[in-house]
Amino acid sequence: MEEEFDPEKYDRPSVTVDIILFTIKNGDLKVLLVKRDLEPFKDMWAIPGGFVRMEESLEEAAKRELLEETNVKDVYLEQLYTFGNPKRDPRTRVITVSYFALVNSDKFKLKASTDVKDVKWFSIYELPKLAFDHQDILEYALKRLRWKLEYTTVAFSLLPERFTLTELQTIYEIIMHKQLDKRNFRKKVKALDIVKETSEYQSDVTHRPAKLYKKNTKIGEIVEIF
Amino acid sequence: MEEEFDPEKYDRPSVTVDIILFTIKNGDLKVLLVKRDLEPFKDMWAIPGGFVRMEESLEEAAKRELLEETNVKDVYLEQLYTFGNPKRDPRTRVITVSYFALVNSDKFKLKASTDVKDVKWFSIYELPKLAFDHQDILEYALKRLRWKLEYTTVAFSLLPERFTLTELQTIYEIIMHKQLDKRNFRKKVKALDIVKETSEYQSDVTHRPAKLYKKNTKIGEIVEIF
DNA sequence: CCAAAAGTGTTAGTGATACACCCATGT
DNA sequence: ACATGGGTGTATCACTAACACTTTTGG
Repeated sequence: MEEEFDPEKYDRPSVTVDIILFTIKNGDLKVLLVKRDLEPFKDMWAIPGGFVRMEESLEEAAKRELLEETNVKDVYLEQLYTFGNPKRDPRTRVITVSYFALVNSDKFKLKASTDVKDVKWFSIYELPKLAFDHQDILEYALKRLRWKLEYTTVAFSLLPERFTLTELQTIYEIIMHKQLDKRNFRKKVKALDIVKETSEYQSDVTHRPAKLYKKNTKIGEIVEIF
Repeated sequence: MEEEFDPEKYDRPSVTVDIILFTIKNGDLKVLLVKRDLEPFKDMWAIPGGFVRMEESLEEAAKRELLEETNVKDVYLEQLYTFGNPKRDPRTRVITVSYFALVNSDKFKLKASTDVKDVKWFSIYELPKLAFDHQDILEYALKRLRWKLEYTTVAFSLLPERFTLTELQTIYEIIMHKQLDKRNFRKKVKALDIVKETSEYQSDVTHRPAKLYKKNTKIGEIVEIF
């Protein structure tokens, strides 16, 4: 049930969306952070996000904020969790709906907006101290990312359209933070039928060029592997 | 990042919590619904819930509403999803954080509060038309319930402290909506070491009494089985 | 002794893991 | 010819699925 009385007569919390955006860059798992230009936590690094407007859905708000603050668009986006501890923002009650997103970082150029001083990719192993409860939110997002990688095909969102099987395997190794066996990895990828080979090969490499693959489009956008 | 400006200067949506409470009763999977006593959707059945107060966390709000509206407490509770389509409530913008809960229905007596006309368990196969987007929320909850059952030990929340292995298996069969093999089920339960046998037996049965088991407390509250 | 549910093992198939060598290309 | 990563198969083990009869109790 929605409620018992007229919604107008209650105090209302503020609602924000936060977006934890991951990418793979320089052989490392990175998360996008912005440097706050306003109080509270001015000059600290934080997860990008902002207020939900009255006329937009939560997902629209997440996409808009990401574009405004960081110039990033066309990402894989999914809702993560809603954090609503009354004390999480020192000023007033703020409930934040967090989203988790993945991009291939080659596809765009970062750009700080007027609201933030700076935008930067941080290795998840070298994070600065974060504003609000953003440390918790990030840890939660990382768990979800690892889970998703194992049981769905989200990994493709981190790669260009055509990729080698070694590139795909490297994504898994970086995120899972462990080595995988090449033969077993390929066997599984083929058994699941999630990639299709193309007739093209890698170029500009100083060794035997690898065959390029693309995502098998017969399986929908994001397939639950199990 | 939380935001760029003073939160006070934005219009704020209302925030509610909704609780989808499942139980097993008469060999069927049931969900708790309340009959609305107020507009909008007066006299329709809906998922119990209500406004989040400024000083309480989301989870506290969920527990409070459940107790107030239905007299139910001590449930397994977990956050499900946040629904925020701008049009989901015809009056004003309402964002709802949904929770998913499980109880053993023998443990309490239902009681309608002043805000609702009636409270009732409905079989998930015989649902009335629901208020708002509550049909969608319920479908989502059901998916999550099935998933949780397969990969965690939430099923114990639906049983009394001591139970037979057949009772446990029946929970799985009702929720998964398929028959399971008795020998394989028992083999798996034992291999996972999630139950401990007691020295007691069923009584008041007209056939060979089954041994009673209890949850193995060495595993924490809710264990991820995989 | 009959009805009802409890309890118990084996086999076959499927998927996961461990492991090492030859191949194609550029320099 | 050498260095670099690309590409491939087999054996073992663990887990899943299919399947039927005997036991214990109350009536």
